[in-house]
Amino acid sequence: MNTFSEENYLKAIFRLSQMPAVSKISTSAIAESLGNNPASVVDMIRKLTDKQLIEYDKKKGVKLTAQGEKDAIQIIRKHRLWEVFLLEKLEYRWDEIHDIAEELEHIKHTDLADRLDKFLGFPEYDPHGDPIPKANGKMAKSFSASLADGKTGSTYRVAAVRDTSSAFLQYLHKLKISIGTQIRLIEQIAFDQSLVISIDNGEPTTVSSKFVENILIS
Amino acid sequence: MNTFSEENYLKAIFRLSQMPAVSKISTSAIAESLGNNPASVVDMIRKLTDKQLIEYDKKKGVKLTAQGEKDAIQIIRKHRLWEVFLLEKLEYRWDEIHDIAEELEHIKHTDLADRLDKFLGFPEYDPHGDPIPKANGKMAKSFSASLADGKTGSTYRVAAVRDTSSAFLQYLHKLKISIGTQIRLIEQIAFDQSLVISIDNGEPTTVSSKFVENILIS
DNA sequence: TAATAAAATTAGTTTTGTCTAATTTTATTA
DNA sequence: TAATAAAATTAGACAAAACTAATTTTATTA
Ligand SMILES: [Mn+2]
Ligand SMILES: [Mn+2]
Ligand SMILES: [Mn+2]
Ligand SMILES: [Mn+2]
Repeated sequence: MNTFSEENYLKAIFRLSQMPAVSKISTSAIAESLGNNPASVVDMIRKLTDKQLIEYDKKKGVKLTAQGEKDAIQIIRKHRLWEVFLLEKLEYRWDEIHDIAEELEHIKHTDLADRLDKFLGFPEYDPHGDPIPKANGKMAKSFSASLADGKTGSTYRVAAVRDTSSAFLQYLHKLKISIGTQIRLIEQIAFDQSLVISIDNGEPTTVSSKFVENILIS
Repeated sequence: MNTFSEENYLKAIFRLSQMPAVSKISTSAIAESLGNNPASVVDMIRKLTDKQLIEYDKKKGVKLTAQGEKDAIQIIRKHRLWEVFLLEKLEYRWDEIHDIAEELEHIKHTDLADRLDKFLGFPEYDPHGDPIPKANGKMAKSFSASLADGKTGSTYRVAAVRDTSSAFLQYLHKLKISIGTQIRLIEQIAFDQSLVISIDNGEPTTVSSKFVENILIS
């Protein structure tokens, strides 16, 4: 059985392994991802290597073993299922659920994920648009196309969000954007790449390029 | 904010303070209750005293402060609400829920208990018959009359269980006894105080005195 | 290539919560 | 009361997970 901390490292490593831009999972990348000191990461790399959950090669960086990936996916499964529970059953807001799920994901008991899954009606996606791994570890591909790469004049459907910080989610809430919202790209401002968009055919609104980068479309 | 460990100590101390047989909450009583070494308890007594959650007097033993009791009750509230959730919503068995709730009770977030309470329809008692504290900390009195003190020939309603171990609960399950079951005391065997009982007017069954001591009646 | 910068690692420290073994204090009993 | 037993405490150790500061290794760039 893995500790909370080991689980958080596995999850962070898995997340990095899913990012196409990251070719090598380095000590410093893990440290940054978790907000920890690189020296602490070195210790944990040793520990997880001993437990055969990762492999570490100075050249190639960190890689999850089959077992490590399996463990990571089960934590992600629980995280996303709990998020659905918190939003749909306990009526928490979009921007509140992630942090609570961060704690709930570590609760260990045979069947817990499966029972929760059944209770929630086997949801496919979590409230941020991320796919929920199935009991067997199979997981649909995450949405990766960003609204930032959309064409001016076209309309897109919000499928997921890249950033799950409450600052971003609260901003989305304020703009009345959620999963399923239609966004039309009206114009890009040459000066700073900010964009004029229309939300569900509403009045034009200007948002930053950083903002649209964090919106994923289907 | 208190750590998991501090919370478990507060809960143990609260539980001891509710036991009429316990006149003084001693280091060793806490140690036994938690399965820890007395030396560890001494350390934690110091820590909780510094945090003003308990008061310790060599003569009178340990006492929760107002704040300590408040904190303890909130953990018990969460524990019992989660137990209801696990049984009613996730369909866990009676004997499985306690251990999972032991972990869930430590999840901290404003509102979590209140939202769960609302979602569950404001239950009064947990699946073991223990009263669930209200948001304001008010709590109905626990059932304390034991079936062991019943009169031969009389019939009693099972209101709660004193022991919540899975061994005991599985045995109850096997005997088809749960909260609300009617039990008639037929005869006490002089030799070893074992009792012949009838469960919901069924065939006579013999159980030990230890067994009936752990059944609470209303 | 040599100088510099960045990344990784080592060494040592801290906090939390536990332990064992030894000792001291308190209570019980002959 | 004196001897003994039980309870509480102290002292010191350990594991987990983090840290800082110093050093070494690797990569980049003049
Ligand atoms: Mn999340
Ligand atoms: Mn987490
Ligand atoms: Mn319980
Ligand atoms: Mn607990």
